[in-house]
Amino acid sequence: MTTSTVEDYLKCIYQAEQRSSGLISTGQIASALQVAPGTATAMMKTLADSGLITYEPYNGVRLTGAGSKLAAHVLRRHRVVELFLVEVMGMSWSEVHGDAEILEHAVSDRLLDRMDDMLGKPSVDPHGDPIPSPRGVLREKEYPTLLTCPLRASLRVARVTDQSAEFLKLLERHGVMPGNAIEVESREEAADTVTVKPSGGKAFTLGCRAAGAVQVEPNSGKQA
Amino acid sequence: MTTSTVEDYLKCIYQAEQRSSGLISTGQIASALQVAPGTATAMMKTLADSGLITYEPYNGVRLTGAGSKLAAHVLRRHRVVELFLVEVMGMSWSEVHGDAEILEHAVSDRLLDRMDDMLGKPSVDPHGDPIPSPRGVLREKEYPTLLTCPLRASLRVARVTDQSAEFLKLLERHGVMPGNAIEVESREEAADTVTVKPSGGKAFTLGCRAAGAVQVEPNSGKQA
DNA sequence: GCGATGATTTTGACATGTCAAAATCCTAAA
DNA sequence: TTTAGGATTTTGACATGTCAAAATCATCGC
Repeated sequence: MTTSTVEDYLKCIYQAEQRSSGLISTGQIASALQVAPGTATAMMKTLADSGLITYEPYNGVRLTGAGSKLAAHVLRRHRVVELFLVEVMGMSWSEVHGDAEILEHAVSDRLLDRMDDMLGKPSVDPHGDPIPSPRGVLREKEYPTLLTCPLRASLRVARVTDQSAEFLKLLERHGVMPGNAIEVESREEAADTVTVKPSGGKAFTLGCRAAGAVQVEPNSGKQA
Repeated sequence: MTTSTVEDYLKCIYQAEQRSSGLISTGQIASALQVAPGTATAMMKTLADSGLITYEPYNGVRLTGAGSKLAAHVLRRHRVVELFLVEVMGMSWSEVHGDAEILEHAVSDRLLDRMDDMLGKPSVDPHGDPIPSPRGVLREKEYPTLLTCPLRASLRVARVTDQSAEFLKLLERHGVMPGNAIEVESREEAADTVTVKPSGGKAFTLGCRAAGAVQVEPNSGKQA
């Protein structure tokens, strides 16, 4: 039986593998999950014994096929649930992450299928994060961020890669959400800021760390 | 922190207290939750230490105010979730119990409130079980069952007190669900059976144990 | 009043997941 | 090549929740 703790570790490793290639270190996992280093090491042995990861002591960890599939399913549950909470339950995208973090371990396959149907088999969640397919395949697209995109061009927000409720609320107030049109007015290297103008809204300024969490694509005119 | 195991024990004691008055025995709790007797005893000490029950060794257990309130909240979550799964998610009343058993420990207050609103602050779940109020008050009504109600009278199904999926599916096939009209055609003491005629359906026969799980009220003509 | 019987509690053990701190390993710099 | 420093693993401990089996209790029937 796969416990919800195991699911959390797998999801964490899976997402680390998306970002970087090669082995994932136990220290990385420990700090991501906020547990002591030794705790992560112990769990790596457990996961390796279950055939969910390959573990090279002192080197790091990699998901096996089985582990990867399981992790993708957890991530799928998380993201479908988030979208459900926003679209069907009318919750704000800034407050659904915590709920989804719990529900991703509690939702049955049957229920997940119903949600997926009601949502029309969606491919991205409210933050623009792609939803793994039922078979466990995840297709990540590469987008420029507010730090790397062209200035004064018409853009569409594609994805926001920071789940902090306060940050999301701020973006929401300014209308910076996936699908919406914006443009970057200016970047001030010295001040470490980027100034963004939402279409039909007032320009505002973000620090570079925050700006790096907003991914955009050229506004081709399609999409609402 | 109240774990989901603790919630299960509290809910179990709460429901036992609804049925019988006086102390609830640890043996009763153990068999209801399918754990060894010693396990239940150990948990009773834990609950007593947390001030959720009063525990008289060898005699039994009773919920304190705090315990009762917590248990009512768990039951409320369970029943609101069940209704949500049927009304919003379109699941069958015969298959929601298992999902609700898990989700009752995973749903946040915020999410529960949203469900409650979407459902119009309902007072009973799909099986006719009353839903505790947000403040933790439960109002149980007494109904006759198919074993005790008048013969050949127009009745309305009020409540079904057996969560077995197979049983519920059978009732559903015959249209015996809360709100629907039925009458009892006959009782055969010798054969241990009751024959029921759903309005607009074919008569069928239940054993007395099953019939005792169907509660009815006189059909006053109101309700669909 | 005294057992026998059935329920309850105790005991010792195990599985999971966690931590702090000690021991070990790896690597990069001198 | 050697070693210092940072990361990783090991160790011993704890908290929860569980079981089987032994010990204990309570009460009913004689």
